[in-house]
Amino acid sequence: MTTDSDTPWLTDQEQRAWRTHLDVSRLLMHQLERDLQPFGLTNNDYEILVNLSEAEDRRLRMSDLATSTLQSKSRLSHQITRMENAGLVRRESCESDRRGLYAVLTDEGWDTMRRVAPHHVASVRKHFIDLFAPESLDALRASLAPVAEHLREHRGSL
Amino acid sequence: MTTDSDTPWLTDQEQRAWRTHLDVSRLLMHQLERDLQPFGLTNNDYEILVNLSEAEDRRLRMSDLATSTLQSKSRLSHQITRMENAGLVRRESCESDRRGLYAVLTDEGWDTMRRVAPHHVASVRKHFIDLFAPESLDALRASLAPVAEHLREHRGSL
DNA sequence: CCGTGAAAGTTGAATAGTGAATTAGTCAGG
DNA sequence: CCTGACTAATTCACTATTCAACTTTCACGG
Repeated sequence: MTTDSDTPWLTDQEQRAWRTHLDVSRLLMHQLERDLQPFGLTNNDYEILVNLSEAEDRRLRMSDLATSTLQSKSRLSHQITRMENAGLVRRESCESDRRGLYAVLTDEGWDTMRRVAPHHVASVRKHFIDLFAPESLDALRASLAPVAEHLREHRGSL
Repeated sequence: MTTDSDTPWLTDQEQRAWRTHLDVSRLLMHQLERDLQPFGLTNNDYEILVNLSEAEDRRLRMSDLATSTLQSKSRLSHQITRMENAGLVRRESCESDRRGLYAVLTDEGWDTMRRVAPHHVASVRKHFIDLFAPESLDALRASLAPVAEHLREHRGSL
């Protein structure tokens, strides 16, 4: 960061909170990935499917999809190519702006989504949601939301 | 998961908590990575350095390092090779078990660690720790700890 | 001792992710 | 219209990660 040496080290309490957050996010991603594997999807695949299936007309501009999934344009482009080869999405050109492209959910993509979603939800419940008391879940969201906000403002290129 | 269709969908409250957690972990990793870039280190590099510098004799067995950094053996092996080429660590063979290897922090690795750590801590503070009220940080740890525990038990190969 | 199974670690090929450069299209000002 | 700055998206060259196959060593039951 900009300041050099006058930053206080993390207290024990802070250390532990930080390590715990770190461990949870990594282990959780791994676990979700594993639970998705039997369906031939990765976490990233799944997130694209969610975003598209919730979108108007099951389609989104590449840029918007990149923004909402927090990926670089380049990465998304590769990702969509893979999913296109797998038959889950297709690219469609955009009338109003000829530079633009839509990523569109195919019927197969939609079916896959409907088939897999319940299992994924179960997985999220089992390994995350259901491990909290209801109030503590809300406290979690409340304390994390400003962090997300801060990071979104701060974020540069991706 | 094993059960099929009797899993309740996520409530709105749950959805939001889940998305927020997801966003924070991704944005945060990106941000930390960016803050580390000027020093020529990645997040993974840094974590290896932390683990080794805290260890007895600044050395750890490959397996132990893999476990404590939650990586696969293969990935760690590649990672250490890169860091070895960068002069940050070296491999040393193990007397007591000739299959085994130690990853050892070099002097350069140690210096790098001492130089970079304050900046990294500042970064963690700025983008995470300091955004919580002290009690809410502790609440966070408390509610996340069982999740980490659960995931650690559940985890298979990696 | 010997053999068999498991553990420590590495390797290599295939897949995924990154960042800079590139292509193509838009749009405002003159 | 035309030019220069900007945006959408892809491509290229490189680095990182995964997964399975492999080597070496250990441990232990017969």
